[in-house]
Amino acid sequence: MSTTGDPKKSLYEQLARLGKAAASPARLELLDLLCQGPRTVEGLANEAGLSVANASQHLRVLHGARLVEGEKNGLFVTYRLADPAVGDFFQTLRALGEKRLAEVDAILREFREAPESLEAIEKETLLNRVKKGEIILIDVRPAEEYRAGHIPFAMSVPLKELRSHFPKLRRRQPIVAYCRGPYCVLAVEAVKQLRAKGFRAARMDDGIAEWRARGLPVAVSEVSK
Amino acid sequence: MSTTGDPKKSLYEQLARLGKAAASPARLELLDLLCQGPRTVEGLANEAGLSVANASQHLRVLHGARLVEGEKNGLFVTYRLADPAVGDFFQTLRALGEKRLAEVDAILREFREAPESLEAIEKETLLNRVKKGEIILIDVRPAEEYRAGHIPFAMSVPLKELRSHFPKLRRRQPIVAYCRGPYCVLAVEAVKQLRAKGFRAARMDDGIAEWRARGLPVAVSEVSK
DNA sequence: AAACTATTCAATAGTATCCTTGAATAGTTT
DNA sequence: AAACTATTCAAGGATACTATTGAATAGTTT
Repeated sequence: MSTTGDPKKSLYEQLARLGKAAASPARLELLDLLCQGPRTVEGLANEAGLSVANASQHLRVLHGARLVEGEKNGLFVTYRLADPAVGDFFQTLRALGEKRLAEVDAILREFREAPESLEAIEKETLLNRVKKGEIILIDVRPAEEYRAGHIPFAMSVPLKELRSHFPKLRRRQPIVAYCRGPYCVLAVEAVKQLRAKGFRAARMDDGIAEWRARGLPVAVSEVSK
Repeated sequence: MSTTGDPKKSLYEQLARLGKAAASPARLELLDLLCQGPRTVEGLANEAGLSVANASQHLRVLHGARLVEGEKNGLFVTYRLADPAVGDFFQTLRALGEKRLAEVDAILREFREAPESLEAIEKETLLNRVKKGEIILIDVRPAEEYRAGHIPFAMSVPLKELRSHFPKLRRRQPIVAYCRGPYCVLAVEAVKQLRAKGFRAARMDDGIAEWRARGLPVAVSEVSK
């Protein structure tokens, strides 16, 4: 048995279980997606570009490391992070990557210096201005993710439905879009489309995970099923 | 080339480099040791119970993930953490393990409920009482680690030299011992020995890394070489 | 320069991980 | 109950990782 050996050794063995869970790009992508909110296996597989069987297998590994939990609802199994601390861990991993791996920095620049140059928004004042109605804050992720958690006062405008909202928007009113976080292209694309139509749009590169990590409030709209 | 592919994919690939580095018990132990301060390859190999070649190989992997850096001084190569953020990452990993893995919790209990039951010391008041001289705070790690960073007002009493300090100590004066952190046995052993001799000894389970993580001051005694 | 030392390199065998494929399970709908 | 669906399980070959061994490198001492 492993617990009968040197306790010090077996401790590192246990911690290595977490490291191993984080040792695969596919699993990290799944974790990132799950940081946005619960999802079914098929949903995760599609978004991460994995076969369903493969995604299921990776999820089982993550479950083995106690990082995610699955709950069977009828025909579907919905996975979610087992603990908010898992999100913190992922954030720390990402922060470390940004700080230490030049490659990550290069990839991020590729994102951020995308087509239109994207202004950074001051998060401190953002929420107040949104409250006052000076700024419209839109959440361009799929509605499902919006429901699982979003920034207060943000309205849900999934990227796919963005065009249908154009008539409602005033051209002079500043719009700020956000999505899953710094690596997500949804808000980049939304800003591009809005600007193309003459709107004053900017992107906030933080997602829900970053927002929560700052200790800022997160709203949830639970729908009775 | 990996950078020519989907940037999103390659991002997770890069982050997985960090996960892979943390996927081996041996490397985690090396990281833990390096959180205490710089060390040579041989020193690390001895303390972790690895062959020198094996330790060197693992260090090369850690270096490949930009987590540690080595500097050649004459015949020796001294490794250190590449960035304090690496320490944060390790702390987060450990915290996650404590929170999510029942096995880690069990191992920790095995440590803490060791021979003598060890009182928890209130860290808030500890430093003040040490300043006033009410408590003697001893650092029972090797002198080398003490020099690399220690709690202010602590005196260096490596476990091996503990016996030689007995005559200097008063039997009534409370002694608090600390070492590398919650998983390290040095302070446990020190307290055992002190109590066996009739001293009033307790263990603080925080080490330098935890201390620093709380934002508390750390002293360094740099010796000209 | 020769002997010695700390570290790294290179090759190897054993083991674990990864993704794919096809079948099995559990639950739903018809 | 039969057909269907989402998920998991099981087996396989390809690949990667780990620890060991012995040799090579770089620097020191004699």
